[in-house]
Amino acid sequence: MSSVNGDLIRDLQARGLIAQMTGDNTLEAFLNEGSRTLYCGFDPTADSLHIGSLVPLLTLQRFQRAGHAPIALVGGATGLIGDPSFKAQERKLNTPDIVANWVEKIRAQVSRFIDFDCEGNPARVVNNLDWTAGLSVLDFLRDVGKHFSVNNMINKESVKQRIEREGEGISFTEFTYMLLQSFDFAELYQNYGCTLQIGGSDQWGNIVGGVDLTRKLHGGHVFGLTLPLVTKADGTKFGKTESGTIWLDPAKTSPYAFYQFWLGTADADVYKFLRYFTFLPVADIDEIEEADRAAQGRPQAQGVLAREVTRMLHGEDGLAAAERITAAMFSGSLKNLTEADLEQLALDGLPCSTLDEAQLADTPLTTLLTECGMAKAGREVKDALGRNAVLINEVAKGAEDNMKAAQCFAPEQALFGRFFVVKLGKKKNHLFVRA
RNA sequence: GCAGGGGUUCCCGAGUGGCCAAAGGGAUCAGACUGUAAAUCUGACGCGCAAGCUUCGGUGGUUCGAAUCCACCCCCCUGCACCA
Repeated sequence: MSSVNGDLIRDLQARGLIAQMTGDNTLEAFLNEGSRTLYCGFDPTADSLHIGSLVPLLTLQRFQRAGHAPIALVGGATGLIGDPSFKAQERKLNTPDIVANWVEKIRAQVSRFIDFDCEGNPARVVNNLDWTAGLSVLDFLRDVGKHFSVNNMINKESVKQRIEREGEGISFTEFTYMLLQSFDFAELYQNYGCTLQIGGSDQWGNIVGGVDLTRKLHGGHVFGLTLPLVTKADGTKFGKTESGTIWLDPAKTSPYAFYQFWLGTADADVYKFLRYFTFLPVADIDEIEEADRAAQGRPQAQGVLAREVTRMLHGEDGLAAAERITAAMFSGSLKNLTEADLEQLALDGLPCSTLDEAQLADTPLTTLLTECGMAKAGREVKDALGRNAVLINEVAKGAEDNMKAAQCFAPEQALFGRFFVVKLGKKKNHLFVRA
């Protein structure tokens, strides 16, 4: 089994995807010797993963493409405890049935990124609850806990702020998280010959714990590799927008919203993100960057990024839907849309509502546009109205129209007798359909 | 349990009897400029179209008037003690 691609580590390095490695650079040689088994854990802290998990998921895939066998671990056990790493506050515990429900959703999500039928190095999904649920406290304390030094643990950077910071503390429960995760690695080593754990750079402490424990428990020499935390040049948090977190679940973040998120990437970040989030060869990305630099005006990189990532997560159909809406909303005029086009937009994921004509007379636009989710408060709509930033079928509405919803949405103004495309500001679009 | 320090609008953080819907910063929204970018500038930023309504851990009280004073309670943090 030596059909591995020896350029993997170098490619990861070129993409800036390696934050830290254990083993003084012996990992590369270790990987080149043959197909290895590696794992990455995903804790169920919500009913879906978000784009923060995309880098590790894609990295698992990169390893598989290079001939190694990935294991995606879903943290049915660790999710019950809560990882304190670099968290400012203790987390509230979720009930076991909620976590169990999330586990199943996340299991399905991670499964889409790895190939279970891959000849020679098939992927697997495991749940750490399977080997911890039946473990007795005494056994755990004796067999695992004994190998950990509290002196060592409290010096970990990942829990330092919780221990030192005034006004916060850390419970024994969260403090123990590292032992559980370390035990996972030792178990996977024992049962699947897993010799590498990858994770975000915030996982370094936990990963090293697992490397040590595996050696102490089984005498195994295993490795750890961490991926960089995704940051933005302007310092704001990656993965959040006005409407909240960008989820991987299309029911929570539509392919259109997902596509738009990537399209809005700042120039200062976009080439880095191309390296992180796509499988495009680094050389190709460099070419795009050079071409953009040479050209005046709008770069092509954001478009490439949005297409690549959306296609990867939501498939050709999801991408096509996202592009259809984008084309309709951001270029050309609405006049070019056919009735079938408008019907398709709603199916494609353009936010859509039904108009209740009976209530239009005494419903202010502020209420109408807030309730449909375009704005968080009437104030935003009012502000937009005051600046002529609300367009209904391309007609600007002003503050004086606020109480004239019935006129704004008059049947004779509708496209094909029933559609209204409302724009609030430059980027928010919503389709209203007469009942 | 004792002592000390805290709980303010999304976050940080001012405010210690009226001028407070509550400084300042961040985040966020809209406008201008642009490239659905960044930077910059402008406006908004508890809720409400409005009249107005509801906030400063909770409940009562003092007062013409309280985020600010008093009482009790809840929660968090830091020490100490108890359990040994």
